[in-house]
Amino acid sequence: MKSDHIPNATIKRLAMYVQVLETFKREGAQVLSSERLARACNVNPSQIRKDLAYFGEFGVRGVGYHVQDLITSIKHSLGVNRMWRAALVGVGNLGRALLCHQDFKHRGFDMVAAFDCDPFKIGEEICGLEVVCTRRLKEAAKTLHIEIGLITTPPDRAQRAANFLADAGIKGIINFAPARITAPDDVHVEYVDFFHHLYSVAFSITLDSRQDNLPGVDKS
Amino acid sequence: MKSDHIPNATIKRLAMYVQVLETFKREGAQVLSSERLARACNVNPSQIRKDLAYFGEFGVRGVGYHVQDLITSIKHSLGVNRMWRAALVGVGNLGRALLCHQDFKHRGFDMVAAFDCDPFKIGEEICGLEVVCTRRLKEAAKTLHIEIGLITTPPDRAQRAANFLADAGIKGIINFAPARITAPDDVHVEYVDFFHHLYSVAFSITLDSRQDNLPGVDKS
DNA sequence: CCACATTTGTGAAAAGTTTCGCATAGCCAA
DNA sequence: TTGGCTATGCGAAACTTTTCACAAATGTGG
Repeated sequence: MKSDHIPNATIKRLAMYVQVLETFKREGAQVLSSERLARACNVNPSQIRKDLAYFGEFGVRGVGYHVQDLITSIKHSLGVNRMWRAALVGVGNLGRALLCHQDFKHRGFDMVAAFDCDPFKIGEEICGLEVVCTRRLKEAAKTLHIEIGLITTPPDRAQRAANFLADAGIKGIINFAPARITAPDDVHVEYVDFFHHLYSVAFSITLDSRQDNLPGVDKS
Repeated sequence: MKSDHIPNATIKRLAMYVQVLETFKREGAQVLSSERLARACNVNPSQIRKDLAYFGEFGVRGVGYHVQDLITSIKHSLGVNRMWRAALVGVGNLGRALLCHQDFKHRGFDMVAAFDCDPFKIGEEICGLEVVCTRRLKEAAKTLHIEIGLITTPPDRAQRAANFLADAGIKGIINFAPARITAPDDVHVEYVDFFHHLYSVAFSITLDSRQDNLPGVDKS
């Protein structure tokens, strides 16, 4: 198939497939049908086949998918079959936790710099990384070949951080701050906001309890 | 309108609207059109009006929306116009960072307990909260009225944590561990996984650079 | 008090995504 | 080699979500 436009939802699911496939691999599975993978991911089997079809034909008819090959193929399709060089802006609680998170390296993301403009933090070493003044981001981006920036500043500093990153020519931003940011069109911004998820869960629970109290369907 | 089924995407956007509206409020705005809000959120104005229409009529024709009223209305619709009692399972780097995150309280989520089964961590106090053995989760859930559980364990412990939470009658789970979990149907599970976002960004950048190298549209 | 400018709320159309159904291809055993 | 079984790949149908277009409502200025 190899279509040109790929739904965003497909990308999110492919990331999930990789995660689940790696669990299956750890458990010793060699080959897997779309049906088994679908059950583990809580999606429809055709969904999986369709998602994969955007990138090529990775399965064997009558057999299924070879687990290791499929992981490799998906990672290649997503462009995560190599190390990416990332930097973090905003060394607060969350920033520190992320800098020390060992998983980043294992999952293909090398944290190569940490920026903050607080003079008390500059020079501090966190998990082997020295905190550098944010004003020096642009030069550091060049020498360290930073490709992705993580924003973990307070919300009112997020836009400033984004500006520094965009100005340094960085084309990918993950914003952990609870604030919207704007960036040039060629910069890809993703938002990570737990509160959206907390709101979702709170809403689902609320909805359930509302329905329990009103057995009939209320009209209007 | 007040429909029965509400798209999940709508809920996520409503959470975003609240965030953006609170910024507008801080800047002193009293009244706002769907068009202005839409620009700030990077969505279509009709999208906003449609999203709101699921829950009622909150605007004034020819005028727009009263900022504070709209915040209140959306929060009420989502069920987040009150404090929710949450607990965290897994006191690692991320768990600690979240426990100390002051925003939780401000945004309506009261962190009332922290669980971990590591004997070296039990008894430790983190930001005013004592770490308790996970085995005591069920009793604590009852006495502390825990409504939502946050899982921040290593991936191989996530399912166990989920089981404890579900067994304690908790109906909402936010899973920060990079692992799929299963829970009874009446338990609402949300996944927070930065790597999915990192993958998304890496893919977008990869796609851009692939297209730069192949100026013509490749068929087949 | 009326005409006008404005912006919401909403049915209908368009676009996008998911699911279905089945032809196709690969494996295995006889 | 052939027949049966199985699971993929993919076009078409079903469904969902987004966008459009406009009637209805509101405030304003003359």
